Amino acid sequence: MREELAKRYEPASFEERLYKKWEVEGYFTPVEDPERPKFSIVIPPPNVTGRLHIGHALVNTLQDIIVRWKRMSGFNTLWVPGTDHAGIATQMVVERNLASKGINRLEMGRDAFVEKVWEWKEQHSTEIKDQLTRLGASCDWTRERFTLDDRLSRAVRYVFVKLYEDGLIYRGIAMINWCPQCRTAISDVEVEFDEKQSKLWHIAYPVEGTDRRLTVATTRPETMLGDTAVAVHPDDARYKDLIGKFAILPIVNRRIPIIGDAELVDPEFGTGVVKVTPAHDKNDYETGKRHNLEQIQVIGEDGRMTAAAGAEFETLDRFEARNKVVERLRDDGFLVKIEDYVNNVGSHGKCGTIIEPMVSRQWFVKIEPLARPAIEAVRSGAVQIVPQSWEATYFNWMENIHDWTISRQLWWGHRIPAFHCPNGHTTVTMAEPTDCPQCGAPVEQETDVLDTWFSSGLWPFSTLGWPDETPDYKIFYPTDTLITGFDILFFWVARMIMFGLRFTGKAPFSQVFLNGLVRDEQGRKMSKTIGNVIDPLDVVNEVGADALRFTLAVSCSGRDIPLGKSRIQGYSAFVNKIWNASRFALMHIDVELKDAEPIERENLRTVERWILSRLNSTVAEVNKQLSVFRYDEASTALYKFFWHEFCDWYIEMAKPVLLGKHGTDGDRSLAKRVLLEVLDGSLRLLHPFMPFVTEEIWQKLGGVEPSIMIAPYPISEEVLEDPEAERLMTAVKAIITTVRNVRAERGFTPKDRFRLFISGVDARESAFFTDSAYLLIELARLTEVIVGGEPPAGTHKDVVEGVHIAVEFPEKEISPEQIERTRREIEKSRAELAGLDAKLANEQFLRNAPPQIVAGAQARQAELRERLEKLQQNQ
RNA sequence: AGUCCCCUAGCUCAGUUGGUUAGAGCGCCACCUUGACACGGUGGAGGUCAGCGGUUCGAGUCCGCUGGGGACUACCA
Repeated sequence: MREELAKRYEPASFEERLYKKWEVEGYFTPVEDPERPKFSIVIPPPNVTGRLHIGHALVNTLQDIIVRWKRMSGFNTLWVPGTDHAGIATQMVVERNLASKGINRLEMGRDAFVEKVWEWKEQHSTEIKDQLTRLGASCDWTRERFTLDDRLSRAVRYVFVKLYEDGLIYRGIAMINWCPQCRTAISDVEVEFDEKQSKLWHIAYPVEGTDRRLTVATTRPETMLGDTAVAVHPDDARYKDLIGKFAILPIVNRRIPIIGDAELVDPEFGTGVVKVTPAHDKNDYETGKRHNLEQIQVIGEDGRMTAAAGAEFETLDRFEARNKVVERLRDDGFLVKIEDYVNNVGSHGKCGTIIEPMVSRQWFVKIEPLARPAIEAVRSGAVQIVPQSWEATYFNWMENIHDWTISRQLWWGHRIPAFHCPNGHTTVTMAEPTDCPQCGAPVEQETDVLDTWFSSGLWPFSTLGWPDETPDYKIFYPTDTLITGFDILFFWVARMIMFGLRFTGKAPFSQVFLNGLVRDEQGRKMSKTIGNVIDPLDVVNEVGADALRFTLAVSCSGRDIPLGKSRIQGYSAFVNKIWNASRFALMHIDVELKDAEPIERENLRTVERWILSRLNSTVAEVNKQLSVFRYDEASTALYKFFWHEFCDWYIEMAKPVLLGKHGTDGDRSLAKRVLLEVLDGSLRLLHPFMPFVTEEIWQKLGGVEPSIMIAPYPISEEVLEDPEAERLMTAVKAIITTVRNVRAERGFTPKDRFRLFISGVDARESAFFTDSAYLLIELARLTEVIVGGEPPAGTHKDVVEGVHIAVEFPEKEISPEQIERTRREIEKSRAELAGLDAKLANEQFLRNAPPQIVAGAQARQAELRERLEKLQQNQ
């Protein structure tokens, strides 16, 4: 007897132990074997801001499934882990953390603050590693990276210098999105627009030298303090004559020109008059440039009104100023009316503060020359996006892309490698300059840092050592697959494609799988306020990593993923089932895998050929579905096979032989051999989904390899396909189900046993059913099976999978429900048969439908006729 | 406003080039403590595939329209 499995499945008792062993043995690290094809993938680096949430559990489970599958399939596999410094986000949490201790960042100074952030980073990247470990992620920790590592920072600097030299990075003054809370510029993609219930204030601007007033409508009255023009449409008959005249700005009494501008003004909208604030609105800024208007900045970087707004408003918060301006306008008689209005307000995605459009000097990437090849790469198929529907979104964004604001007024991040001298010269080089090469004056480095996505955009190659031609870079770049959430398609995926093509000449990966958002069972987003957040670690502690992983996989069809406690519970029952079925198998298996003789197929009985054929189909299905990222299909196929074919049928059918109730000793040892074969194959197939439980069980099988994670992944073999066995076993299963069904319907209990008659079979089938009678007797709980001949009168007759059966029930009154059920059954069959008759009478159908469809219909028609006849006899 | 996605059993979802009787999990009902498992077994109830129209011998599947829900992008003062 071999070592048995613990009676109860307790994941906590082995998961951490196994992971440690894998790591110590170096299974996560690629091997040095030039013969093997490589497979490489980089982790979407989690932010070092805090703990991982369920979305991280999903994306890393999906990666690990592919990685383990590829590794077992013979690829030299590398999964690079790491974390992202996440500029704004991390600076924000650390700042908040310090503030709670009464410490202010500005008082600390830049160097001291950055040091604090590094401390935070050390602590959190360790925690993140621990969490990924608990999930079973098989990443190569010897290659762990961080976006602010020296090596990665060198890649960042290299790219910056190169783009600057190529004229694709420039510094300039433009209207950008400003976050008054974080006090930094942010890029377009970082602004989130939300519909907000707002007001439309109508304000009268008197026209100089007349008693006419122009009424403008605005959602932001406070900006009127910075108005430098009023615009109308040049062809608008109502106002045409006023173009060139001046209006008097209420409150401030500034004389501002009335201009005609066809681009800015839609005469149909509102009053057809627009106030122009070039310093605080994107369109007004453009208008200002066209008409050479003054920019008056009335809102400062802190979101408070500047001196230019006037003494009455200076230092007021912009929203307080709004109320006060409206009040003044009302008092002074300029407020015409207030309307309710719904408009989209942009806010900073990270902190939620409403964005202030502001004119500012920043660094930009000229993006169009980078975007063009990136569009082409997806269009040509060099980069394949899965699900494909995201391609449209990608193209739409890339084709309308604006220059990328890359400078951030922060302390945490890659400091921009530009050096300024007092004479206004700027130096950008790889080498660290001390004096200005143009005038010799001492230089100082730019204080701004780069957008976090600038460095994560280099991740697939900077983590492999680029710009150096390192062995890792040469072997593993470009990577194969990228798996990430669709929410960072623009932030990250698009930028990696652009940078990768520009700097390595290759797309950084050939396939992108975009996973959906994890939602709760009702399809709602997980949020702390609703209280439906699931912490992945809680789940792992409760039911084990395998149940969580399998649940995530089986729910992942490419769209959003509904996840709830009951779902997780359902699949943890599956893990438990695997455990128990394996326990049963191990009680009987008496050969070690490494000593097992190859199976001699000619000696196998139909039931064994059947389960091997089913396993083989499952192997084919799982491999096929994984190759197209259908995690749900792959895991469902495994679930159905293991539970509903292997456990429900095969194990039950093997029992009589295994327990010595039927067959010879030879039969028994063959059955044991097949049991071992199917368990081994199932565990290997399941391993990428459930690494821990499969390893724990597999260790008891005595395999050649020291670990299942480096054992070969099953591949389907044509020789194992056995349609004949499948057909016969389908009939056996259907007969058993039918007998169980009528027994229950007739009100008998499972203890009541009957005789079964089988007829309407050919000689081969007759032999098979005679041979397999014990299966029917055991599983359908019969006394005897009589094959051939006519069944006696009074038996319950049916036709199942073409086999005529009759069950001999003792005299018992048939209940009215049973009579009704039979009637409905007959009714259903009649309706179906009528449909088929009509179809087969239709010449068009016979002519146009493929032959196998017609043949199928005819077969079904014949079967239904026979069946109807039998069912009617039962009445 | 534009683009895309979704509407199938009480709930959450599969259903891949149109083709026999539309599936699963959970939930529900009845029975069963059978020597791996009650996180189990057996059986069952439950669907006019959002609606309308079209193409076709044949539509859950393809096309159009309507209704409902969602995502993304852009933005109108």
